[in-house]
Amino acid sequence: MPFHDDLLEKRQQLMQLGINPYPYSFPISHTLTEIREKEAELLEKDIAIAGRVTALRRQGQKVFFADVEDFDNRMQVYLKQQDFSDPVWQSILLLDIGDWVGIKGPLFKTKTGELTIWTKDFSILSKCVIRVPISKEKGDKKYYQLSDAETLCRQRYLHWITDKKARDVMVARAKILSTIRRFMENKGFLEVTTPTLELSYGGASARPFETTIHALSQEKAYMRISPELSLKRFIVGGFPKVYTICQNFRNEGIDRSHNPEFTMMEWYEAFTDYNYQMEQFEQLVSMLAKEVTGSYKVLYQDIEIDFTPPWKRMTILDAIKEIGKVDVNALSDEELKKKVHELDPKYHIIEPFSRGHIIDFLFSTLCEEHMVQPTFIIDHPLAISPLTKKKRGNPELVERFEPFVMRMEIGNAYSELTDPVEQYERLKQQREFDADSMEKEGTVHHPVDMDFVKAIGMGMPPTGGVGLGIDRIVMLLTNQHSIRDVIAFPLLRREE
RNA sequence: GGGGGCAUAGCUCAGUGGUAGAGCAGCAGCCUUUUAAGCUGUUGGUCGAAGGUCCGAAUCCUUCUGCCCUCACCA
Repeated sequence: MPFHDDLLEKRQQLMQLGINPYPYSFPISHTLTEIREKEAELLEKDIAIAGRVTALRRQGQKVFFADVEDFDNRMQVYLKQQDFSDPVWQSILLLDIGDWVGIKGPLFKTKTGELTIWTKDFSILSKCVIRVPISKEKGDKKYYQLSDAETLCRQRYLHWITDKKARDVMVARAKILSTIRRFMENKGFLEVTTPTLELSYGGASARPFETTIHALSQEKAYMRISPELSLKRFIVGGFPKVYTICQNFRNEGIDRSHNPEFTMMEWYEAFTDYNYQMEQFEQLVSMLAKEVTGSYKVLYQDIEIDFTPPWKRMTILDAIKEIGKVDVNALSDEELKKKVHELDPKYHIIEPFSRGHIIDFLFSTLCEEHMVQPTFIIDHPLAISPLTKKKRGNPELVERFEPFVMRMEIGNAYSELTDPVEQYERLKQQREFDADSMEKEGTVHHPVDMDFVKAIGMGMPPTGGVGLGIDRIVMLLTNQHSIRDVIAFPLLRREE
C-alpha cells in the first residue's frame, strides 16, 4: 500500500473517537474569496467554510491556528480547546497538513489584523493517508515547493494541490473553450459530434492509432486523426455552419508542442472562402487573448505577442524569398535539388520530383523559426494540400492558410475542394505518392475514403474550413512552455 | 533514433574515492493571537536499478529505466 503508517494510525484513532473521517456532506455558506470580498459585512457573523489544511501553527496543546485553502483563496482559522468537547478536540489534535476540513464560526480579526475564522464547530471532511507536500510561503516567496517536473506531470492532482498557478492554467483553458463556444453560437454555428473511432482515417497526414473491433469480427479500426471528413459530410447534408471541439490522435513524436492526443477545434462555413475565414480566425483568436489575458498584447516567455487584427499575411513563396532568400520560381528543378542538398544533405528527395514538397521543406527549414508574431502563411503548393481548392489564377497553388505564432503552427484552413471528380483524383494521387515513399520509415499509406468521395459527389457547396489547435492557444495565452503543461494528463512512459 | 543533462529522506537540496547530511514535514515535549511561528529533543535513506574498477564507491566505468533540454522524424 502507498499509505503512510502514521496517517493510517490517525485515521483509526478518529474512527475510535466515533468520528467518520470521510463524511457525506458539509454545507458551506461562502467560498473564501466571497468572505474576503464581503469582509466588512461578515465580520462577527457565523460562516461555514471548507478547504484543505495547508499550514498548522500550534500554541501548546490548548490553542492553534491553521491555514485552510479552497479553490482560489486561503483563510486562517483559530481553534481553542475550551470551544470543543473532548473527543472533537482530540480529533483536532490529529489534524495534518493535507486534510480537508469544514469550519463553522464567527469571522474576526486577530490582534495582528489578519482575517480569521474562530472555529466553534469543527468537522474533518477527509483524512489524507498519504502525506501531501504543501509548500510554505511568505508573501510571494514559496519554500520547499514541489518542483520535480516528472511528479508534476504524473501526479497532476499533486501539481494542482501545491500550485495555484497550475490550477489557473486549467481555468484559462476552460475559459478559452467557453469563449469559443459563445463566439460560434453568436455566429449561428451548430456544435456537432464526430466519431473518435473510425474504420477509415483521413483529413490530415499522420500515422493513426490502430485497434480492432470485437463486435465487427475483429475489424481493423482507427482513432480519428482529424474530424475534417466527418464535418464535410455535415455540410453536404445541409448544415451550413458546423463546428466541433474534439480530441485528435496521431501516433507520432512527442515534444514540447506535440502530444499524441490533442484538442482541436474545426469549423466549416458554407458559401465562404479562405479570405473570409482568415478574418474570422484573427477575430476569434484575438478575442480569446483579450478574454483570457485582458489585452491583445500577450507576454509569452519574455516576448510580447500582438494579436491585434489584422495579422500579417505572406504567401509561402514570398516567405521563402524574403526570409529564406530563395526565389523558388527563379530556380529550375535541378537548381532546387542542389539547394535542398546544401541545406540538408540527408533530405530524401522523393520521385517523381515534387516542387510542392520542396517548397514545404524550404519553408519549415528557412522560415518557421522566424514566425514569431501572428502571421498567416498562405497559398501553399497543390501537392501537399489534397483537400483544397486550386488558387484562383494559379493552378499550382491552393487557397490555404496556416497561422503561425511563436514558431508554432496554430491552425490550418482552406477554401475546401468541392469538385468530387477532382477530389477523387487528388486523393488517389496522394495514395500513390504515399506508396512511392513507403520505403521511408514512418510514412503512412492514406486510404481513399470512398464514402467521403460519394458524399462530395452529391454536391458540397463552396465552403471555408478552419482548424485551430486548442492546446497551443492555451500555451500562448497562459505563458506555458510545454504542451504538457496545458494538458491535464499528458502521456508519459509507463513508470516501473 | 542521435547528442547533452538530471535521478540522494515525504518535500527542497548539500555531499567529487574514506563512518550518508541540513532545513521543512513527522514524532515527543515547552509555549492560550500565531502566520515560512519559535524553542528543546528525536525517528526516518538498498544514494533510480544491475554489473564492474578499487583495500574502500552516492562519488569513477559499463549497461538499463525514467524525466528534462536539443537535433532528427512528424507534408
